Amino acid sequence: MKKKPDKDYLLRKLRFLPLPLQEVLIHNGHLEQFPAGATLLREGQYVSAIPLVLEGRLKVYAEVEAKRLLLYYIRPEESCVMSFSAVLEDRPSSIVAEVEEDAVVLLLPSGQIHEWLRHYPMLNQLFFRQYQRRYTELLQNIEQVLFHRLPDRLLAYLNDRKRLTGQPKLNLTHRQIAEDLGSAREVITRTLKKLEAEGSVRLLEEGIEVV
Amino acid sequence: MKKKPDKDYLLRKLRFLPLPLQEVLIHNGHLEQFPAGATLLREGQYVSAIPLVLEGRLKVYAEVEAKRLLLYYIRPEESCVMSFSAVLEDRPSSIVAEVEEDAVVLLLPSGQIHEWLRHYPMLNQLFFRQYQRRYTELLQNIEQVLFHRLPDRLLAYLNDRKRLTGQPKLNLTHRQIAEDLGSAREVITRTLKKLEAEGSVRLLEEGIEVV
DNA sequence: GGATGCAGGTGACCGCAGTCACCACCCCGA
DNA sequence: TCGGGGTGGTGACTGCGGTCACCTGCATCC
Repeated sequence: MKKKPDKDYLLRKLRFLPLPLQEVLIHNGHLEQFPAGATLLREGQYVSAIPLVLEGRLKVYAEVEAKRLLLYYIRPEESCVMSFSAVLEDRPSSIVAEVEEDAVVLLLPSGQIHEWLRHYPMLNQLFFRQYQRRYTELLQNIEQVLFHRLPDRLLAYLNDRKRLTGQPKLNLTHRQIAEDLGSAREVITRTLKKLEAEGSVRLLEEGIEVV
Repeated sequence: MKKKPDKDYLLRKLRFLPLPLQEVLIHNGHLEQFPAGATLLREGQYVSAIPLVLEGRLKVYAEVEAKRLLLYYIRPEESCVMSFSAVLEDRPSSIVAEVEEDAVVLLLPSGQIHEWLRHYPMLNQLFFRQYQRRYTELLQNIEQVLFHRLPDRLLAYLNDRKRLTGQPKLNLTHRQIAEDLGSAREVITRTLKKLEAEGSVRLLEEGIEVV
């Protein structure tokens, strides 16, 4: 991970966009790095720039009365629809965005977004796609919460993590899992044990393994 | 409500859009009426046209294993983002759209949408706004489900209905409410009684009154 | 008339999961 | 070396709400 906002680097990372749009974003965007654990956006904050993730991974939460619920992850070539809509509607953010894996982010100044949207259909498409994806993710989430019991939800979550990190053994504390699922630590411990007894997971010292 | 696709009628109803876009939509759209109770879109169905509601009200559900959850309402000048994304992604619908109040709908053929999106920024904005609204609605919904007890959710639902219909006395069966909230009829009966005892609602013969 | 169906109403039961209290363990720093 | 912080683990309790069974009342239709 290089520090300098190298143009070649940016061109490489933005390959998925048409050339003229690449140029505009590189010219006007602001490249920044964030270490794991950093908070990009807090609840109630006004959004001055829309993040486009180039490397690493962000985690987006809804926060209600000190309780959290994991909404989605932002991976490279993706952006944050909540920031986007906060800009379009000129309203403060209602969510929290945290860095989960050291991230390189291109910050797009919110003032110019409207103009770009008019000129570059691809940018429209990008955000439509993002919205669509987030919406269906959220939908699946709510279906899980409403119609499925915790063991199912937990298993689905673990499978997601496995896909996301690419590692078979998940290094997560029970507390972390509980926070992501909006549950409690003891409950996760108990449910994990139950899943292990059923043979769906293995609880090793190196981490949790989904069978 | 007139039957003929009268151009004056359409122009009046589409006033909220810029003139050239109005013309295009009127030329290519297909005006249709649906009676209350009709189903516009079923789960798993492919979407051939995106509905733009001119009158009445649609109700959109997610359906999972015979259980339902109310997602949102579509009112005049609004559209259905789930149809929209089904078109963009060329995937079948995962939701159900029903007519709740006799509706007049302008059906926009999905094939031409892409082209229109390129030419009319206003159409982009329309759908972005829709996405944004639906997303935050869904978010509030999931927060309700996760972090609030049924009495709160029920009360929020009743207040929504009151705002939506404009009538102080709600004509809903307990079964309907239960379906919308993904709960059971007896539970709704019980909870309504509880709310009445607390003085938050009044259960009259003419309907439910939120205090 | 009886049959059927839908509305609301109610008591009993019970399972899931959230909460509390309290373990033991381990690592680290003072 | 002793504490303090973080882990995971467990038993007991509790309440919410989903389910079942069964009731009444009312409208409709043979």
